[in-house]
Amino acid sequence: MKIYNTLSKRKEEFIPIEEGKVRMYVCGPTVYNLIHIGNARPMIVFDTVRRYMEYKGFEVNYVSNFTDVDDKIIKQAIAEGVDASVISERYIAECKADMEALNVKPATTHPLATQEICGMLDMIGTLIEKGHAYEAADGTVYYRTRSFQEYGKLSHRNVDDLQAGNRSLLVSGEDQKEDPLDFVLWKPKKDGEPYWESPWCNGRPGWHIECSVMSKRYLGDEIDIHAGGEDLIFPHHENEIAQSEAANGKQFARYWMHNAFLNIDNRKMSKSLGNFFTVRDISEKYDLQVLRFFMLSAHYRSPLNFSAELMESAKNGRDRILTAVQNLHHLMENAVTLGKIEETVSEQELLQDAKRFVTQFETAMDDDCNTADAIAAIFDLVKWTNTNTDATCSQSFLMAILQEIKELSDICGLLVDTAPEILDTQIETLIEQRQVARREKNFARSDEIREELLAQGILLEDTREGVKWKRV
RNA sequence: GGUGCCAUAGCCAAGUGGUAAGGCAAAGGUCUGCAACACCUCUAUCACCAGUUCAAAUCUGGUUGGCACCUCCA
Repeated sequence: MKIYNTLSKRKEEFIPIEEGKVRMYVCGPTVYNLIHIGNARPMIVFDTVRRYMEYKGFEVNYVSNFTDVDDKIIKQAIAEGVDASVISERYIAECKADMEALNVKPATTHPLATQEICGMLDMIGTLIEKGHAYEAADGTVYYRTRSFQEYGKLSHRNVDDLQAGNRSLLVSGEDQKEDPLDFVLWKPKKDGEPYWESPWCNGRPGWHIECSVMSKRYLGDEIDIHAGGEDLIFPHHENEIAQSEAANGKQFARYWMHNAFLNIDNRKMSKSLGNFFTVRDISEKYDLQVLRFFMLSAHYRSPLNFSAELMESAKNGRDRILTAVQNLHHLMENAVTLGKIEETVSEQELLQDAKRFVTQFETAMDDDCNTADAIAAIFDLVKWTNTNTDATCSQSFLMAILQEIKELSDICGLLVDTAPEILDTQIETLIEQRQVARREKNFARSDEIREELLAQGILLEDTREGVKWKRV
């Protein structure tokens, strides 16, 4: 499997530190509001990376944090007149609900920044001891950026360029810093803010130190994959590297994966433009599986545009897979009725042929998780299925195909075999009545019933194998 | 100002040296009482210019047009 590594700017063969195991850390959201669809992109794509690795037989230790202490959380808490923890706990719960609806697997561990303060104090202490950090007069602790020789290796910048482009910082009044590039590890509390005691001052951690510490605690000094949105490359991930490698004396992460941004109507999502959507907003109109399908229809490193039109397109595309799966179920029931259970020799040959879609899928995923191509493989399989199955097929054959579609979809976290709903008897009766009307060629009555059911959200389809229905 | 990315059919989107996957939409057809589903058919020489090569969407240089980061925004 090849992975594009931001560190080397090229695709590299993935070789885990420990054979058969993957240590993966994905930067999670700051929980001050409902997550937006931009937050959902890394969750979905890296969950898919994880699922594929598990499919390949790796044991994945997947860690994704919640940043539950932050200026924005405090601001929200003050606005509502509640404790910061009330805000963070509320939105962690909401975020988990959204993740579940997106079929994002819970991480092996979801650490909270506020539960890891001890580790942060330890690491900051180590950095000071080693001369990589210093305490200012008011108790703020800064990282001495220029003390880390390789600073800039992830974002491919050199410190002098950074300084040239950062003139504004020089005049921003942070005159406690030895150097404008230095960043905060620990800062003093302000009135009304949550704080922890430390050797330097009562205060709270800077953002970057959290991830270094949580990664170290749950995955160790060296990890395989560190992932997040591309905006985190600089400064967040650059700073994590500086902290972790200076403190631990080892390479921090071997592979750095970054997803591109999600735009809305070709513009960056922002509240001021009024094009800001939460995952919850989308869930009111669509099954969030549609959002997941949509996100995976492009490569994770390409910017992806979001619009109502594209969601409709995604919905229709996904429905094509669902329809094929439903057809298989119908055909299987049919096969059982007819007593066609065991597959025939020619069916075995067909199944052999269908294996190529698995290969096609894996080839795509092996190439830096190319989900767009992988989904194309699923569509090819769907088309093959629609062409090669009919009422004469055996149950065993149909079942094997169904399993293949389900397995590939499941790697993408796409649920295509939703449990059949039980219709209430009243609706079933109407369907029966319509069939009677049709046999009597009373099409007026038959269409009337169909309209009536459609009004209730039940769409009928008359197929060769009988009447099918689905919710719209 | 610094750094980097992108430009493929109506829309979305793979492909990164050997003569353009897939999906949505549209059109025609088969099936069907009709509709829907499904199937068949049909749709691009890859922003522009120049160059390298037997061969380029794919490499090099340039032009134009988008975008991102450099401000604790995924």
